[in-house]
Amino acid sequence: MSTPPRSRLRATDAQLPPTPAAPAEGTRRRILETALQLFASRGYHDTSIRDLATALELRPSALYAHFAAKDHVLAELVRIGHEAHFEALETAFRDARPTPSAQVQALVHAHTRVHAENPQLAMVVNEEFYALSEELAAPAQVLRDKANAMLLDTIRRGMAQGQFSPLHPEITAAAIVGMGSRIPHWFEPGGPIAVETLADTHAQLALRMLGHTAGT
Amino acid sequence: MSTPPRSRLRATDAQLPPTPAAPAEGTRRRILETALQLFASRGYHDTSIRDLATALELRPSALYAHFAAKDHVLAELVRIGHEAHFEALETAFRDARPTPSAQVQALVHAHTRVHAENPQLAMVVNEEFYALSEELAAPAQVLRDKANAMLLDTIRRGMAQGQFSPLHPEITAAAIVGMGSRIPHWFEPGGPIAVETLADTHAQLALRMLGHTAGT
DNA sequence: TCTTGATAAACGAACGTTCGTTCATGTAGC
DNA sequence: GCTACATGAACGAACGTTCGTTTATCAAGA
Repeated sequence: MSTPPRSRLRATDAQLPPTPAAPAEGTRRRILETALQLFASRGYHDTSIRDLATALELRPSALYAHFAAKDHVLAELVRIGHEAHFEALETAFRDARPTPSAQVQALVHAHTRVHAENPQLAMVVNEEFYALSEELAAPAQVLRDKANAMLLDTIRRGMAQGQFSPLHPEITAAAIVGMGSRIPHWFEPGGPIAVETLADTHAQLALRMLGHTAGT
Repeated sequence: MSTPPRSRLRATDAQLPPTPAAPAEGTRRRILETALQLFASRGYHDTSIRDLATALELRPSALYAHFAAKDHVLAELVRIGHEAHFEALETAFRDARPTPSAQVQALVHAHTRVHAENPQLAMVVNEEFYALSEELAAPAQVLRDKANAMLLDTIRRGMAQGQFSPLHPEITAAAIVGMGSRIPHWFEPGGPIAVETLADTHAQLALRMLGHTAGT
């Protein structure tokens, strides 16, 4: 930390989706929430164990009763973030009408919503993922690959059925993912744009990018 | 550095556009190029002065004959990156036919090309910008704001002329910028997709997102 | 009711290492 | 002999982590 630089993300109350591995109460949960806030605003490598302990009003040593090492805290946040993201995509996909355009719309809507509702977690997951060892990153990498495949498969299906005419499926898929990933860098929940507006707009933008024509 | 984690970006030869402040030869230039490579792959905060010196086959103290402090190296890279980016946008805009759609196409093409041709610099500029103090970041921030304004103004002009029907100008502008910013995370120059293909595709995608209809 | 023992959590101090940076000194080329 | 650059040694501070001890909580036995 040293001379505190600018913050990457406005420090609102850190939101962490509930998860079996991190019960809604208790010190472990508090550590994760506070770490999320610090990692999102200053970055993982610029946040020390002492910074984290100070924010928690604990001594550094106390943290080691709950996590084996600093990178395990990050790994847990990254894991939680990927699971919440993947589950949201899966649910949206399952509940959508079984047409490629409805499915793409549902996927992009969910992808956008997750990023807009949990900007801190999205920031940490996207920007600090690389800081984990291959071993600690593995569970998240699996979900990442499956999510990308879900979108690309749906696009390919839409092409086969003549509903989509993308200029280039892979580039378009990357562009769609990219516009979502950037949300935490500019969007503020509670600001002038509603989350629902953003999600709807992104879903429509995705269809436009895919050259979706007529019908459902 | 300690236990080296995974790399954020494949370590190709770091490309740095030539610039008045950093002549094509000399130790200062070598420092910037090597720092660019390390910052892009491991991140600024996880790269130590000793890492940088080792890669340069110099002693840490030697660096201080060329830069006042570690963050000045980053600031210089960020400055160079923003100037190259802004100059590319300005040139593209100036040379485009004076219609909003041609101008948006030119802006997005240039934006994409800069990110695809210099992925390391784009990565550092986008991901480590926040690590700079407000003072050191200021020159870059000015260019950042001007570039965003250039795109949004053009979009608004296109709307006024009835050429664009975006769902939401600000969201669409952010989405267009976002798909460019994410390029260094997945695109590999020299890979299966040519830079020119990517730039053309992104330019067309932007027009689709804006609901561009007919004509030029 | 009082005592006891077990358990979990936090503390306080210290560890060895690495951090960014300084500075007196050396050296090569003009 | 001046300038530009590199060196080696050292600085205090901060780093992640360990460990022995203390404190808080609570159930079981007398």
